Amino acid sequence: MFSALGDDELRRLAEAAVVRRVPAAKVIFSQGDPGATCHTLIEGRVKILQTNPDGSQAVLRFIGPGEAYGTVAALMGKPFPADAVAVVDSVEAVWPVQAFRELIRRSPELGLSAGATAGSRLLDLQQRMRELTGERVEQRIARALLRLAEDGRKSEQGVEVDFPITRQELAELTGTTLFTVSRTLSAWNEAGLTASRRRRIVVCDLHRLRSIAEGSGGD
Amino acid sequence: MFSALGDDELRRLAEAAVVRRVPAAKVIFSQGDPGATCHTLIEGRVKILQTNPDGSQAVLRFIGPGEAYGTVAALMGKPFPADAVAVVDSVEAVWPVQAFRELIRRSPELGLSAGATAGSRLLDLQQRMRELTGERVEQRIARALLRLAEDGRKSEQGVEVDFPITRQELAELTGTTLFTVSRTLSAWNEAGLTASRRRRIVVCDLHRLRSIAEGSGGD
DNA sequence: CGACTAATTGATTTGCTTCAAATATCGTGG
DNA sequence: CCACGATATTTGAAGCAAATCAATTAGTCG
Repeated sequence: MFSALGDDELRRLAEAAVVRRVPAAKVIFSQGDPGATCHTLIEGRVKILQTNPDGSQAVLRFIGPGEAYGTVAALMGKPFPADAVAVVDSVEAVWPVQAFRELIRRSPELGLSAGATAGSRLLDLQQRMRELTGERVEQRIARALLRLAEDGRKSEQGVEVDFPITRQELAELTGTTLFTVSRTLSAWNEAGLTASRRRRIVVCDLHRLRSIAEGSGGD
Repeated sequence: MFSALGDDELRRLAEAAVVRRVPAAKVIFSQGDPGATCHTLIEGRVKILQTNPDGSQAVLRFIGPGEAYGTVAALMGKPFPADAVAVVDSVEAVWPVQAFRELIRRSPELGLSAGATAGSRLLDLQQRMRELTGERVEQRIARALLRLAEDGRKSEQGVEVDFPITRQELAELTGTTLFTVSRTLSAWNEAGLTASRRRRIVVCDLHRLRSIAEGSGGD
């Protein structure tokens, strides 16, 4: 998001930021809070989730280093539409909205790139939307895993999701239940597609997983 | 989206636009087309839909007069992520992306408000996303109807969705099947909640429909 | 009036959730 | 270092909401 900026702007950005450590499981902001801050993750992992009236939760996305969050709501003067929770010990940069607005006023570049990230997230969400409604649970889990594996770390067995994630979270991400995810992963482990242990998932056969994500994995 | 602009900018916008009539069922742009144009609906109704690999379709949203579409993808230089199809005979304004970009360069206001609409659509989508995963089909249909009724037209019996919509389309909008929608509407007609005939839906009891949308309609 | 598109309604199946209960893994303090 | 509580995961069985399949009825339009 900041890649289009010049040295000068970057310096100003850095000066206005507050960097702080966030321990695992710490709530960074909550659904309904006034969106008064813009955040960018420096290190670790953060999950963005919504809580339904009935108490069930939906994970919207996981944030990795370099990604911004809370920015759209803040800039629009709206309350945060979701919770942000640190998954592991993390480090983030925080700006008060006013400071961020000020920076945008001085260098419209930043405003454009903020708009651009919002745009690409929008396209992304539309994509996932279609997946959620149209596809079978197994496909959705496969897709989610593939997406998570994208910025995972390679190991001998395959690509490992590089932060701890529970079946529960994977379920909330794909709109299903803990049980179904567990069953599915068990089956995939059996078939050598994945190797998952407690809070850890390794994708061993990207190719076959992809074919499950696309259509039926039967062929 | 254009409300923040001055007279001068509006004139320039108007000059750069091409206005054209679009007959019902006409495809305005298709999924995968290079996003070379920005569109705003002047009159009528347009639906935005995605087609799955397996051929099934998902309606993302309906566009009413005054709303822009195709703009995000176009500005970002990406291919259109969805089809746009006229539901009824319509009139739209079209700009080549370059013209639109040019206009933005001259008056950053436009860029900001484009960003803002993208932002609010993003927040909106997140909302719908949660609904789609967490809620029962009946609730989703209720919500969809309420949203459609929002810019509907009042009749003696209640609020009528002011464009023809099929059970099939409603199903594609809510991620369910034609059959389930038909059954649900039949039940609601029976109960006096709605009055629907072929391609026409009147919401008679907004209040009760809302209570179905929220939680169980049983209380 | 046909021909076509839309909508209804019933019967059946199934993928997924729900509920229940056992087992595994981790951290922690005695 | 081991035992214990807390957290995660697995697995089974039963139930159900919604999809699927099949066949009929109702509107619309040329």
